[in-house]
Amino acid sequence: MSLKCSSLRQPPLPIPPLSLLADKCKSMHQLKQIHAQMIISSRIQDHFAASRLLAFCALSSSGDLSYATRLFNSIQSPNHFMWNTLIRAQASSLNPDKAIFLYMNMRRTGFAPNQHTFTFVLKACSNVRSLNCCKQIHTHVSKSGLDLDLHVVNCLVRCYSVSSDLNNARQVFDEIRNRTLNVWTTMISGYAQSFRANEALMLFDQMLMEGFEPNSVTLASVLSACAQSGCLELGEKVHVFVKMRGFEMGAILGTALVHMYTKNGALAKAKALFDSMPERNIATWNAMISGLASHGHAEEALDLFRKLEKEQIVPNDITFVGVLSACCHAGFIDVGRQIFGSMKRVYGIEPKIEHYGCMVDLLGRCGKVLEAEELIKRMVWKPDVVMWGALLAACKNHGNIEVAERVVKEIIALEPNNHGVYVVLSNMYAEAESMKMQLEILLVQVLFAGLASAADILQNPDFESPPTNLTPNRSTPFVLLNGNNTIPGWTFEGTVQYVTASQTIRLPDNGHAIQLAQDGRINQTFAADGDDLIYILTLTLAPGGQNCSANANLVVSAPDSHGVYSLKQHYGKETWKSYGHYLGRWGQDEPINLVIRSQSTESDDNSTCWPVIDMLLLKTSKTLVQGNDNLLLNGGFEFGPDFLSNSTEGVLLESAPSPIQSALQQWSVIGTVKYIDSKHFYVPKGNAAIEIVSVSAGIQTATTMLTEGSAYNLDFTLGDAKDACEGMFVVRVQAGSLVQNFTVQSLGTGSVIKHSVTFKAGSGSTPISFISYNINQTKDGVFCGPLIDDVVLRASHGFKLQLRLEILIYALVLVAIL
DNA sequence: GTAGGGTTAG
Repeated sequence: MSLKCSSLRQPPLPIPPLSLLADKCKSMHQLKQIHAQMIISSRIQDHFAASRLLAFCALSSSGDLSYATRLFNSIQSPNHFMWNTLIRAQASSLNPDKAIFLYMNMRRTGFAPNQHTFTFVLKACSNVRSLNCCKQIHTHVSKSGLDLDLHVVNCLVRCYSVSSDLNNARQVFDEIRNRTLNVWTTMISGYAQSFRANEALMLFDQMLMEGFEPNSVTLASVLSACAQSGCLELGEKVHVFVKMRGFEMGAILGTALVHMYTKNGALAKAKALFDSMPERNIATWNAMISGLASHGHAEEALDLFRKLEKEQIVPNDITFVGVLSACCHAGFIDVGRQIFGSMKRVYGIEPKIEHYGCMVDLLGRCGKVLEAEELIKRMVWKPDVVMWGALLAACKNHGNIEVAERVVKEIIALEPNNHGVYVVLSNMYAEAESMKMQLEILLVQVLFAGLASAADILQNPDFESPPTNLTPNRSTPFVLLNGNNTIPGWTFEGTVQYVTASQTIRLPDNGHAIQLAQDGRINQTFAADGDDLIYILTLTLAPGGQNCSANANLVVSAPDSHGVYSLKQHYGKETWKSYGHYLGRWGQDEPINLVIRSQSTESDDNSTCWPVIDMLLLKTSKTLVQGNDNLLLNGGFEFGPDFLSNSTEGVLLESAPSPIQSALQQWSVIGTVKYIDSKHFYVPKGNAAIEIVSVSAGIQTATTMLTEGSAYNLDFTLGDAKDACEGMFVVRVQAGSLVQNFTVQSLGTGSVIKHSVTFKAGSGSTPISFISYNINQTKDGVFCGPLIDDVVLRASHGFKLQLRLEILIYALVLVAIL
């Protein structure tokens, strides 16, 4: 082996500067020879020389930390520099906690930590994400009087941020008098990494206002915040600034830009940038692959993954989350199985719970319910509710009750108060026409297990369990009930008939129903179950005959609500309709009496079409709380009445003056709108959306959360629900004092456009509304209109921030011209 | 003689 430190071979010529040779060494082999010479020549006693040795072993990429530790231990009284070097090295090692022990040893030995010690030990605290450690070191810093050192306080801000204590981080940051760009960057990235994009961008705005110019490190975090909060325009301005300033498009900055573009749906721009980047790392590939996958471009995502394999770039676990979710979106079951299998075998990556989650979802969607269940059982991790939920949804869609029962037990074991799963299961039983018996079995099992009871679910909600002492007969669709009959689950009064679907009486699922004629009334009492839940009812109305001139009303009442419904025609293809009704909000065990009765609107009862009622669904929801990403509650319309599982009709929502007592939680309803599900309509986001189906109708909400004078963005999606609705619609959007009309060109094929308006909040409450002024009819004569979904309200960082960046860009242009 | 800030998924 060649030895560059060849002068070692010529002792005892004048002793060369061994300490300098240590700095020039390339390997541990060379270093050990110098170490030996130092011992022989007693130079090891020289602290400076020993420090150089230590620095190489501890910090060099070709060093050896355990050798460094042994070397350190052999030194009789190490100085500050030596302690710091070893703490620094351990802080960035795989065991950063060792740095903290060293720091404690150092103090015990009587050494007062200096400013360097604090930066290194705080780095260790950051790497172990220990808030406790951070707080303790903070007190040491304060006592030592080093709390004015910018490096030290920067480390403190970073340490608090990564330990999820943004309040303390901000407090330390606020107390810094002469902030540097690095400190600003630390705080901005702290917010961005904690998914607090709004605060990150507000701070960035303040930074620009105070005259700091960002560098590429700052901008990487700003772009991350732009990606999270949908600020495409601001992100684009950052890109222009990066180009103007001539910042190098390194892997990190480039990845942040690619991610910002994909998150905002600008896939073409993301791909163009990705292709032009001189330098990429695995994160860049991940951002592009996941971006394509999440926007439904599964083929392109997989193509890119194959390109990555071809270029022999090593994927990581995040890459596989993206690739498997692409397979999941597109239903590529074989490719998914093959890639999942290759993770361990080819790349040595142990699949994590996220990867199993993708696979369970993929298998479930493709109907491989048993295989999905097997996969969950094979996992070393404890499956979470989300994963079981995905499997339950698959069971529901593919009608596998056997697996569904096992899944429900698992979910209830994890979340004893999760009642939604019983609803899913009972609906499945109903579909399998074996509900009563199975439900009894389930109830017994649940009671046996001492778990929550399923009593809050309505009994016999679709009247498929026939009244006692009565045999339904299709040739006699109406049978008058008398004192000898009881309807399972219900009590009745007045003129009530049991109805069987026939050629003249159409009913959901072609089953049975109840007609409430003169003074007819049914009621059922159930016990509210769960702490403070909101109850929303879906009820189905059918016409009571063909030869009648006047419709009667149906009155629904519960302790907190009262609603009057009459059958509306031309709002769907079927003669029967489902309506959403807000029932109330109750605490645990409250007895709720649900009463449904008929109400004549005409004096001539003989010509009245008494309403027929069928299929009642009860949905519960917790009180909505505001998330980080939307100042509006229920902006995605996910909290509304339940849908009939086989119905292509949607659920009609009638005027609801109060956003609280509304079946569409948090939204007042004006006129008639249709609540539509993703199973039967095109829904751009989530499982539900709104279609406005009457004239001058729509939805309205209001928020008191806004700061007067501040700018806000309202993003929303308008389009058509793929229900053969053709025409041009005008939707008037109001946000505070801003009113703007949007034209929706509908081909009825499921196309939508995302829109965004910016407005300044006034004092008091800010109204937000969507009103359609015209509707149309499909070829089948069904009223139809524009679709609305995904309404998001956020603080706007567009205006001021973009302006400030623009000023910086103009300044650069000027400098270039001059 | 020693130091600080960054990107990707969920």
